[in-house]
Amino acid sequence: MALSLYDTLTREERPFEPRDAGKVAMYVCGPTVQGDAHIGHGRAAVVFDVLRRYLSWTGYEVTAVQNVTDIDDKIILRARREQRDPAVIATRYTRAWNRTMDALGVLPPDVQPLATGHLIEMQDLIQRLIDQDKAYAAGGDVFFRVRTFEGYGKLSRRRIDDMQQGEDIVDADHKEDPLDFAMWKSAKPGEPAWASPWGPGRPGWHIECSAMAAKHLGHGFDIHGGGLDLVFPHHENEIAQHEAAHGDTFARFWVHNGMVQMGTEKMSKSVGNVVPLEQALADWGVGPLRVWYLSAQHRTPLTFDTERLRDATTVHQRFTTFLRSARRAAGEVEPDTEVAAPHIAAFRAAMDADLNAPVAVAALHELVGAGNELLPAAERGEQAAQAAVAALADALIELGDEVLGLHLEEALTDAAGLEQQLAALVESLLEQRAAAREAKDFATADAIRDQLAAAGVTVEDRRDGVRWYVSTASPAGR
RNA sequence: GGCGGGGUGGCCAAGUGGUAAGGCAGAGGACUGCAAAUCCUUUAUCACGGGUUCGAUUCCCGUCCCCGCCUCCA
Repeated sequence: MALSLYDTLTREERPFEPRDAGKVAMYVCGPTVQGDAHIGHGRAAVVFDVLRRYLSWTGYEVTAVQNVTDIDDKIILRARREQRDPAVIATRYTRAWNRTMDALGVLPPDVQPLATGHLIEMQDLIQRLIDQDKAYAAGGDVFFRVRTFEGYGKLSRRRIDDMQQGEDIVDADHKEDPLDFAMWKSAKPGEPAWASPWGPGRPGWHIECSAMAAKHLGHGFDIHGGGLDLVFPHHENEIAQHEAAHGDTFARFWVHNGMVQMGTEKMSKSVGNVVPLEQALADWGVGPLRVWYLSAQHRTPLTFDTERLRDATTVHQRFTTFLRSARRAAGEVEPDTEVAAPHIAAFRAAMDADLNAPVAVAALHELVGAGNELLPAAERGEQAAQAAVAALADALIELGDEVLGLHLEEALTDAAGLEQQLAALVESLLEQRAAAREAKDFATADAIRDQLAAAGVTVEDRRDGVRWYVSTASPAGR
């Protein structure tokens, strides 16, 4: 069994084979650093993080590159509004992005190239296209001559003649053809500018990815990722620039994630329904949030709403609850890895099928269900059950945390930290409760339990005594 | 208008030419003083109409509806 991926370019799923045996080179379009990340960015980040983690887990050596667009019209606009230098804006939001991605549990890219750090590479690429008459300088701008690239439209499946609708193109003054797009933009007074053979200016958006991906990953790298909304024109233009200039394949697989929706609407600034990623992380916690992100296959739309995040929280808790119980019951017994093997196989089969995360999570549910069944026997000290439960818990951590990044271990560690801090207080309350129960004063006993529950402390009365723990769910998720 | 995705049980969501995973919620049961956690049981003619086929939810055609992209966007 091996991974198959749906490739937007060919519109089909096919076995993934890397350019270089054992290695995967992947490039994912990063942010334009002009504002805070929102939950849509988070979905793309998690989708490609999981792809990357899965590739690593199955044995590939992955090189992940994600660019930062640190010069662009919107950055300039924002800088002007704030009366700061664009570089200040770009640096601020680059740091914020990295911090948020870290909080989301996204592995940092191996290379995080900045557009402003690759002016030479971009200019070389532009010059190459000019030399071949596939681009032209006009009025200090440089445009790509779209009609010279016969493959134009192959990614988005658009016929070039259907595109002529869009007449409302802003700086079309110097264009030969309205479809042509800018690779270099001449600087207006007061704008940041870099020297170039065509006059001072700054790079267009698409050119950076063509130049930086090729520089850091080489030609014909394995996977290019990004949101479905980038297919046209961004990715289409990236392909055109590279392939027209070099005559070879730019990227081998194009993977795109679907959009996050709010209800039936797209999340967008104009509608005013953008949820900042930091907010979602604060409300729900990274684990439940990632469970939600993985609740739909990566190419389909995903709706953000309270009910679904609650569901995701419940799922996350089911996993952490099992882990907590399993470890307690298993003790130090050596895990029986054979018991976990079929669940791991099911998980792999799901992931191999174009990263079918919902089915992979279903495999985790099956694993947990099997484990829960064995729990009573394990708690009785039956060795076989203990060994099985131990193996299932290990597998859940390996698949859930290492591959899906669900932060199960971290959630338990965080809870354990709180448990330690609260222990004296909780124990004292539980003594009072025990006394009340002894006296059949259940009203008092239940009131204490309710108070603890309100503080996130769950109390369970077991045959072998009272057990308590701090919930791994956020207040919003309870 | 062009391109693309989708309509599966109360909700979410997989999937297959031979009558449909998993989760959430609900109901019932076991356990409990009551709970919690867990386990067991339980809920679907897969948008509609044709066609192909021994047989279609799955393939083809048409219809209706929803969504995205076509301008910056993960």
